[in-house]
Amino acid sequence: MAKAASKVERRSGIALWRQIADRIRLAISSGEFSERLPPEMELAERFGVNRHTVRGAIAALTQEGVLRAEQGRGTFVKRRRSLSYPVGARTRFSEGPKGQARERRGILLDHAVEPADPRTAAALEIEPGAKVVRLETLSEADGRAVSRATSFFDATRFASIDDIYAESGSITVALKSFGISDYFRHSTQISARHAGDTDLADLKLSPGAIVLVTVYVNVDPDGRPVQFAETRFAADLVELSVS
Amino acid sequence: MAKAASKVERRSGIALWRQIADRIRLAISSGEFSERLPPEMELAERFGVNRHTVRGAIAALTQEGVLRAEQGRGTFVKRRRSLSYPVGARTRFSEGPKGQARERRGILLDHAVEPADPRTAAALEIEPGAKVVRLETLSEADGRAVSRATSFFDATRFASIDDIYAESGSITVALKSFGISDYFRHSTQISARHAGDTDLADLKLSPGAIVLVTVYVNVDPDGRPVQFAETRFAADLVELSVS
DNA sequence: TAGATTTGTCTATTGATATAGACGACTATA
DNA sequence: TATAGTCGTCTATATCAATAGACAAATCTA
Repeated sequence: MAKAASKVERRSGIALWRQIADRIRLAISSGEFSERLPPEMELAERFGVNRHTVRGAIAALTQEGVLRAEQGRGTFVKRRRSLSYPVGARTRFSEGPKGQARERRGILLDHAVEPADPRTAAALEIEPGAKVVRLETLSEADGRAVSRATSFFDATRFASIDDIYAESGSITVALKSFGISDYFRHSTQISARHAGDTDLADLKLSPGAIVLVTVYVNVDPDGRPVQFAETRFAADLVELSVS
Repeated sequence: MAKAASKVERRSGIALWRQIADRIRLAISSGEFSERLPPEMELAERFGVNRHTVRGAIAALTQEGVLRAEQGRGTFVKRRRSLSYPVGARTRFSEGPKGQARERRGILLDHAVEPADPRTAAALEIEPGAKVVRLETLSEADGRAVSRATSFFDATRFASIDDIYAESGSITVALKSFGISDYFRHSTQISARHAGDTDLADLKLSPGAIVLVTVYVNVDPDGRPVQFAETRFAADLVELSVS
């Protein structure tokens, strides 16, 4: 396969150190750099830049927790793995990555009752302007923030769902307390973009990081929409799996 | 929803003009800017930067063919679209975006017969090292490159699939000529990352651009794997839809 | 231990980014 | 045909990004 080398693009609006940081991150996840990175001088030659520029990239990745540099010894890879989340009719993101038996936690960051905008109303099949409950939630796996979600529920059906979520940290449990013993993923839209301000902060990402965005509707067994939501995953930690 | 505003990230390694260009592109495809952009001064205020910085972003998007500025009148949206590709059991990326009735073309960039690496062998259920045909393909919709794929086929079953693909520009047609009249998407892995060198060039993206990556296996009606592939979509043009 | 290798820090210089203000050119409209 | 609104261009300045070279500090190995 193509080595993580060749040239970097100059005056493209993306600083060279950032381009190189991205390449190194990619090379790590593709297994090209497994344990130890090549010396700074060698990387500088490979990318065709000054050693100090490479150092900038390494500093960023160190800050990010991907690398650890040791004077006199070298620069080492600190962590590498990615979580796989299933997407399908039976999907519950709240149940966490499949089979990977990790500790997961759902945290309620914020909640509000507000009028539904047209898009939300259409998704939930209610009147535009009707009251909805909005939940802003964060999911952690093994203490690492992996996803950030914004969910909407019909306020007349799910009045105090915020309280129950705050307690249980689970949408599945919260819905159950409203008599929804089972539900299905109706549709999922997947896209990707650079993380915004709040996601950057909440997911503890570095500027320029990517989020995988899923927009979806969950329906009860009668086909009635119960939840309309957008979940943003840190793309360097997570992949989605459709089966 | 959140307006395409708030603040931009300073000294993040991504130039402000590029961040703003990305935001404007996104705002266009989400329909926030439909026909005409707000005046440069207003955008500058919204993003909290100087007017000249906004002009840099507009210049880049003009170069890209997204905007057209007219002195004295304003700045206008030239093209607006986000293609939606379905992902599911009946998915054929080669058939292009759903219902959007566009002209699409599949182009064979490269092909080779080579021994299967362990991952490919496992996916196709053949012996590691057995010969596979690798196709490097590019898909265009309305003359715009939207995706770049690397596919593997068992070389003993699909000997000269490259020729047929080169002619037809369609995997579906190519498989049909080998007696595979129907096939199904067995599994799809979805992730996102910054585009690599070759994708950057093939998809005509600017450095730092994001690709949506799908890794999948297609099986024939008997459940035998026929194709193992990775398709990279330009994330600023495409979203995936699971239903 | 001596020498080689590798990361850490410093200074200096150049080019790209971003800000600031001013004014010209073109368009629409009152 | 004024006038307001908007894009185009110019000059000047400050800050960030990248290059260049030198040497210190820590580590490994012969």
